[in-house]
This record gives sequence, structure tokens and C-alpha cells, in this order.
Amino acid sequence: MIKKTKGKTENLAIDIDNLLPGNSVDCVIFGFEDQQLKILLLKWKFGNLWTLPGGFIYKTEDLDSAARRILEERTNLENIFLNQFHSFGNINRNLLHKAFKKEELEKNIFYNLDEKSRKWISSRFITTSYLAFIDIKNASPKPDYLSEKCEWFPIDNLPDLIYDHNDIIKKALAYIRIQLNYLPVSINLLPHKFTMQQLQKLYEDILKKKLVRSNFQRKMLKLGIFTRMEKEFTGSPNKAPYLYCIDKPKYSELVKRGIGFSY
Amino acid sequence: MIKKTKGKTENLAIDIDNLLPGNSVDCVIFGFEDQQLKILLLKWKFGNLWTLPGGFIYKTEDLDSAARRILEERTNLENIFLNQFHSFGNINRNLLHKAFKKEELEKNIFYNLDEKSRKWISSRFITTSYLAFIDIKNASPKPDYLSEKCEWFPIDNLPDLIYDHNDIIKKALAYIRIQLNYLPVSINLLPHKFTMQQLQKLYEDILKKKLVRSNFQRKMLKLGIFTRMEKEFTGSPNKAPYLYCIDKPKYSELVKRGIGFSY
DNA sequence: ATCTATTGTATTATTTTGATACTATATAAA
DNA sequence: TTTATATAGTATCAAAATAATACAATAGAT
Repeated sequence: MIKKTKGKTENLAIDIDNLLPGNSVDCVIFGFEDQQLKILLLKWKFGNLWTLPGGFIYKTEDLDSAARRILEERTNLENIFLNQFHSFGNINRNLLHKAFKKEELEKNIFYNLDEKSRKWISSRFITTSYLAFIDIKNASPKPDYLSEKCEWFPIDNLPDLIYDHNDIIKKALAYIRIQLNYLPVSINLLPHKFTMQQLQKLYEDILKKKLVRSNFQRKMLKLGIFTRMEKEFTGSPNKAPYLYCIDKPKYSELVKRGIGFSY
Repeated sequence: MIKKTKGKTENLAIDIDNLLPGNSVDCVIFGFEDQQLKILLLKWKFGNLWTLPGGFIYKTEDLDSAARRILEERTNLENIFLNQFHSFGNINRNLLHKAFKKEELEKNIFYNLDEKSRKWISSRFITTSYLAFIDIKNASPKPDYLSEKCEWFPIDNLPDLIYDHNDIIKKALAYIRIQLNYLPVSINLLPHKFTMQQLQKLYEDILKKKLVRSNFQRKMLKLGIFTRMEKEFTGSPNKAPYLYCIDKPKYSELVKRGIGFSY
């Protein structure tokens, strides 16, 4: 996506000629850590600006492939669960719309991009958004060419984001809540072995709702997809919980048809 | 979207300069008639080609507004339920991809469009798809500038469509099935007054599944959103059914939170 | 008056859910 | 060693939802 041009202050150019105009992709990448649902964000090199991982679509690739490429570039992971959920196309979704960031942007905007790239990146895009689930422990996120760093943010404690990225995240969360019975959250967000408490906290943080422990456990175990492993000794002064792992084929079947739970 | 150019064989030009490049919108417009779920399709003037109602997005309008404009232009109706469900962006989604239509297209393609418009319309688009529910009885569909007529097709008996429009419809149907508890199907697809049989047939045709009459009726009535009206005398030799109408505010509330049914 | 297909409602067993209680246990504190 | 404590695993029971079936009511045909 990037060409280096030499001998200029502007040393980066977007590969515009090979990109599909008017379109972009954004990824809401979810992880679960410290009993909290988190989202991976990037901090731009200029201004104090945070964004969702995203990018453009090559003329030679499918929309889904572009999303997967962007996801894999950022996370260094393959075979990740990835799911399109909404396209955003309001006319005011451009870089300079948000008043509170306008000055920062006008001062700093893309100082290292050439004129043509600057024009491209400031134009109007319809962005198609995907959500992904990854196990944070396995990921080693990498910033992109516009960013200085990556960071995981709990969903309740997000910074202000550029464009309409806060709205995109809101929509992603609403989507997950409604589609929960049809999304493979457990197997993708939890480590290979996990406790019932971890599973419950995951569901609670997604649904923003306290669940009754005993009933949650009964319902989950009755699905018949959990294999009980050895106990986990945590060092805390109480009964140690069992670890469970998921029977992946059975789980996939279940999720495809929809787990029939009410929460 | 259309300019007439005079004194040429080609008498139509797409208003390209005012359109957002690389993007289009398609609408899967559902209706319910003769106990069947139906979709509104357009027949192109050239070739024996059927398409979904669709169009392009002006630089000056939101994505959602474009969808609504297209929907209203086709149906002559306002305040229709409209819901984005998926964007399609495979690289092979262009007019000449489908082998079985290739010859027809090459012979006939847009004979009344000028060169520039022909190039535009043959290029690659990412299309964002919406579904709409309307009461067929109220609608008087109008073909667009590329089409000679509109027709309602039962979902089990669709013609071959251009682009990936058959896939778009499949996705729309899958979406409705999964989201059924969150979509206002009854109030938008049925006439103002309807019988429980009509309601049940609607659900059965959406789910492609026979439901038990007595249980269906009990569950529906327990929602507390149906007002019983006078009886409907059909002329058939059996007990006449009551007509019902829906309490719209209560129904909207229910659908927003999701009707908690299993089917 | 009788027949027939459909309607509205009831019945019953089964399953699922929600709320609570009870026992087990790993470690800390006494 | 004993006791305390927080969490885990399981059981219980009433309430609600679901599935399968039955039955009486009835508009019009015969």
C-alpha cells in the first residue's frame, strides 16, 4: 500500500492507482484479558489521535480478503475469526469533521504524505467494518505505517477516536449482543483451557449484565461441548476450579445453528 | 442520476461526476402475497436480464439516504422499513462474469448509454445491500431508466439474476431468519387487519418450517400486542377467523428488545 | 339436519429457567 | 492443628415456556 519516495520531506505515498476508490475497511479486533473485553487500537504518529486498524482495498482483491489482510498485518495471526457486520457511509465521515480534533489535524495532518496521498486520505470513503476475535495471549500487534503504537483498551474505557470510529465500535458491540448465540466467542476469545468463571465473565462483559453462576454453569455444561480437564490451583484460599476445553467441531455446529439460550 | 444527451443514438448518460466512485446500493424489497414471501425484481430493457432494484450514491448524500431514495423511487412509498444487512465486494462481481449471460450482455449491453457511462457501469463496485418490507397492496412499483418492467417473484421461484444478485438474496433470507425476533416483519408485510393464519403462513415461509397452529397462536397472542377486531367471513364452509391488528408502539418496543421466541 | 374444514381454546407432559441452598475444598489466619 | 473464608460444584424446587394433542364451536355445503 505504501511507496517510499526519496529525497523529499514527504517520504510516503499511498499506492492510489492500485486501490479501489471510495472504499475502505475497518476492523474491530476483540480480545479478552483481565476479565475484560478489549479492543485493539492504533495511535497515529501525528496528533494524539487513536483509530481502529483499517486500510484500503486493492483493485485485485476481494473485500473480505482486504479485511483479512489488514487483520493479519496488524495481529501477526492467521485463521482468525472475522465477520463483516456493517458499512458506514455518512457524508460527514471525513477526517476534519470532528470539531475537537480539527486543529490537531490541520496542524499535523499527514506531514509525511505527499500531496496526492493527502488528498486521497482526506476524501470521502464508505468503510465496511469487520469484527474479529483473537486470543490476546497469542497476538503480537504491530502498528501500521501511520501509527506509532498499538494498545488494547477495555470497551468501557475507550479514547476519542477519529472519523466515526466510536460509532463503529458501538455498532459492533450491539451486533455481538444480538448475535451472541451465533458467534464463536468462547473458542476464539478464551485460552485453550479456561474456567467456568472466565467463561461467565466473558458473557457478562459482552452482555453488560450479571448472570447467576449456578444457572450459567448448568446451562453451559448441558451443551455437551466442554471437556473437563485437570483442576487449576490458583493459590487462592478456596476450592480450585476445573479447567475446560471446547470440542471445536461440535461447537462450530452449535454456533452455526445458533445456541438457543436466553440470558 | 440521468442526463439526456440530444441528437445521438446514445441518449442516456449517467451523472458520473456527482457520484461516489466504486460504490452502489441494492435493495431486496420483500412483500407478502398469496401466502408467499415475494421479492421485487426489475427486468432490463436489453437482454432477458433480471436485477435487484439498485443505484448509485451521490457525493452529497449519506449511504442510508441513497438506499432510501432508491427504495422510494421504485415503490412510490415513504416511511418504509429499511435495514442494511451486508456489503458485497468480491472482485468478480462485474457484469460480464456470469458465463450464461455473457453473450447476451456483450450484444446488448447498454446500447442507449454513452461510452463513459458504459465504462462506469461495467467497472467494479462494492455494493451495500438493504432489505425492505412493504405491503404489496399499497405499492405501485415503477421500473427505472434501465428497466422495462417490475415483477414480484416468490422466493422459491426466482429467475437468474445479474451480478451476484442471487447470492445477495440468499444472504438476505439467511439474515431475516436469524434476525427474525428483531425485525418488524408482521406490521410491515401484512395488511392492517389480518388473520392468525396469514401471520403463521408468513412465519412459515420465512423459516421454511411448519409450525403447530395452536401453539403459534397461543404464543403470538400472549405477546399482548394484537387487538382482536370483527370476524372475517370468507365464504368457506368453516368457522370464520377473527381479524387482528397490531399495537404499533408496543410492537416496536418488543422488536427493539427482541421477541424471545424459539420456533 | 348433517357433514366438513377450520378456528379458538384447553389440557397435559416435558423442558427450560430463575432463585436459592447446600456441600466441598484450597489456602490463610488463629 | 484447627478454624475461617471465599469460591466451586451440584442439588432443589417453583415458575415459565414449549410441544403435542384434544375438543368444542361454527360458516357454509350437502
